[in-house]
Amino acid sequence: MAVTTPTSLLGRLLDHVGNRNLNGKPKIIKPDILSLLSYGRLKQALGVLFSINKPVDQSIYAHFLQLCTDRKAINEGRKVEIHLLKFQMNPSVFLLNRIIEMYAKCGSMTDALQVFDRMRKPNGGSWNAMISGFEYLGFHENVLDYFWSMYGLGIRPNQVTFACVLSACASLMALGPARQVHCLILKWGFFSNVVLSSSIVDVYGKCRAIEESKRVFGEIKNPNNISWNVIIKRCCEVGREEEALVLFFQMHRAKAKPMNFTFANVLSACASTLGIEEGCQIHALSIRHGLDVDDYITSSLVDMYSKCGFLEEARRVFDNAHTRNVITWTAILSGYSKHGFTEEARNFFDEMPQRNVVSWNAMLVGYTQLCRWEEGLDFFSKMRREACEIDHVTLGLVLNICAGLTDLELGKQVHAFVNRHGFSSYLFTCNSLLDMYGKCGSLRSMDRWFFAMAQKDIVSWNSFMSSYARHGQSEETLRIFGEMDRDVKLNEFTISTVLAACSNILSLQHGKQLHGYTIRTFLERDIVIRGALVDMYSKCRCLDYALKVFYEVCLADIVLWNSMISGCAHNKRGKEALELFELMQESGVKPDNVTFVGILVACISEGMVDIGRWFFNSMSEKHCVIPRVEHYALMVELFGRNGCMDELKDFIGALPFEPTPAMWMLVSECCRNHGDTRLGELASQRLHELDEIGLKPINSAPCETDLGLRNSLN
DNA sequence: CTAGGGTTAG
Repeated sequence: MAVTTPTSLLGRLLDHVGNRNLNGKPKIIKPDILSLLSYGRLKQALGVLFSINKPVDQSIYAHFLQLCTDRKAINEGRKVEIHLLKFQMNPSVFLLNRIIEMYAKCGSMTDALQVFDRMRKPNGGSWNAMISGFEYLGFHENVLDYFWSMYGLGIRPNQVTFACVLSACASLMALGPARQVHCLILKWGFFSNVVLSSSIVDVYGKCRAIEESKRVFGEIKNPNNISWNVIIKRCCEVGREEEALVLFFQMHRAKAKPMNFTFANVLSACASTLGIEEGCQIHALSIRHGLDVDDYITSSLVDMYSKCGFLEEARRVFDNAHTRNVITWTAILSGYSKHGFTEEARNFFDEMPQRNVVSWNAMLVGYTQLCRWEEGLDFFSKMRREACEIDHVTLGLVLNICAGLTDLELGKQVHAFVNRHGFSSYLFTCNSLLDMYGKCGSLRSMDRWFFAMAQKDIVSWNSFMSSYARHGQSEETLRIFGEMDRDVKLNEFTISTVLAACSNILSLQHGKQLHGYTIRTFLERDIVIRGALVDMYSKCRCLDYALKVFYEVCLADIVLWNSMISGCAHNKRGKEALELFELMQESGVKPDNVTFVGILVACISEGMVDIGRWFFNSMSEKHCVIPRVEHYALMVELFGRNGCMDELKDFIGALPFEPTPAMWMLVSECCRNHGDTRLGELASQRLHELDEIGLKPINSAPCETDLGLRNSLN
């Protein structure tokens, strides 16, 4: 067995030297190799190894393999294997396992497999080496395959095996196998290992089986920090923020030390549930743990205060922060932006030392939320000019702008951009496109796109359906509703849209069924659903039902008050409408222009001319609400229907705009009923004139289609 | 291995 490599020649030389110096005792070489290895001189040690033409001690091979594994030095590892196999017919299973491990960590499961397959008697360690190798390299399916083969052969897994298998189940989100593995862990008494039991909690949580996850967590006798963190994180992930917070405070009472990312998780939970009280407590706790200086916790704190609308607090944390990075900056900017302080947000944006696409998007939200479409578009152009990347969120926001402007052309350009740049794989963006087509009134394009979409979720269906509802196609809305039921899980958006359609076609029967559904599914608490129910019952002439639904609400918002007031008004119960108006003001809700539509309708239905006039005057004088065309039209109706022809004439004469055709029609009708021929003739004359020019009351200004974005979208 | 931006409704 001649050794011919140069390394080996050197080795032989060294061997010779060693022999001569140490009286022919080659074993003495061993400490030399070991010290080379301990200094990490792998190549030199290999040289020495190959100079020895006989097997060396097992521990030397083990050290070699360990170093090769750490260094991911597959070629050197291979040489060690060659040396071992050259001199040993039956290397120990222990060393073969180390070789498998070495190949796996070096990324070659093919080599590992070859070793494994040639082993005569692989033991549990060999299986573990294969399984952990597969898991390390992300071959999760193989982990499960090997695990079940191992199990089939009656080889008992240990905690290492289980740790790998659970990790594989988590990656694959394989709930079934996770349950089986859970059983085996219980059966073989590994559940007391807190690492494994925490992993089980983690796997169930990852598979979104949060109930099972919580149950297993409850079974852990002494949960450690990891266990607590895992369950809290998983609760947050599936939207069980309240439970996450309860667990966090339990954790605190259990004297377990929260880790920094636990704080980050629960602060996010407070942010999304607007739990400012809990947020403050957690802030205090973070200070007590000396963690409030942590970067992640700082930005979570800023975000929590921002989202809850406590902008001064957010600002204080931000100003006192040890380090401010792009994330803290974006968090504070987003707080101002989302709460309508667009100018302040813009100041932050302009001052930021660095910006990324998230910062830009956060700023863009400021414009879209306040329907400042044009400014939003300008900002988007700026974003394109200043070479910032744009992503699927940006495109979603831009599509919102297109919808807000009902600019179909621009929307189509964005669609083309989405296709060209591969954003059509983002469901989020696809949903925004769908909504844009719907809101721009292009139901055919929307239809086509809906059926072309590769995947659809509840938002797609809701958006699709609500566009039909918005265009008065109530039967179609109900048909779609029947169809989506099979595909996705309905939510509050779905029900409120369908209820609105029921109101339109006065389908009390469907409406009542939906009301029952909302009670069974606890959706009844949703304020928009309440509003839809109030509308539905009011329109279906079941005002007492409407009032019942209304009075069960603890805190009505402006829209709900408006619904109820106009519900009363349209059901000839004007006095109750006015009573509600008083209650509304007592509750601190300020009336808006819609409220006064209801109030004036109420006055018309009760024939209360003086009160109506008083309310109309109070709009701008007392409530800072500028009367719109519809309010003037209602005043015309109020005077006209009650035969106040002189007042009507004065009112028409003092209108700040040309009376609309509808107003003239009304005037004409009232004059016939109340015998005012002169005003009636004027009305007829005006109507005649309007008829000649085609009766077009509103001449829409030509739309600016190309807003300079054609180029910026290329 | 944790933090910042978003779609659908009355």
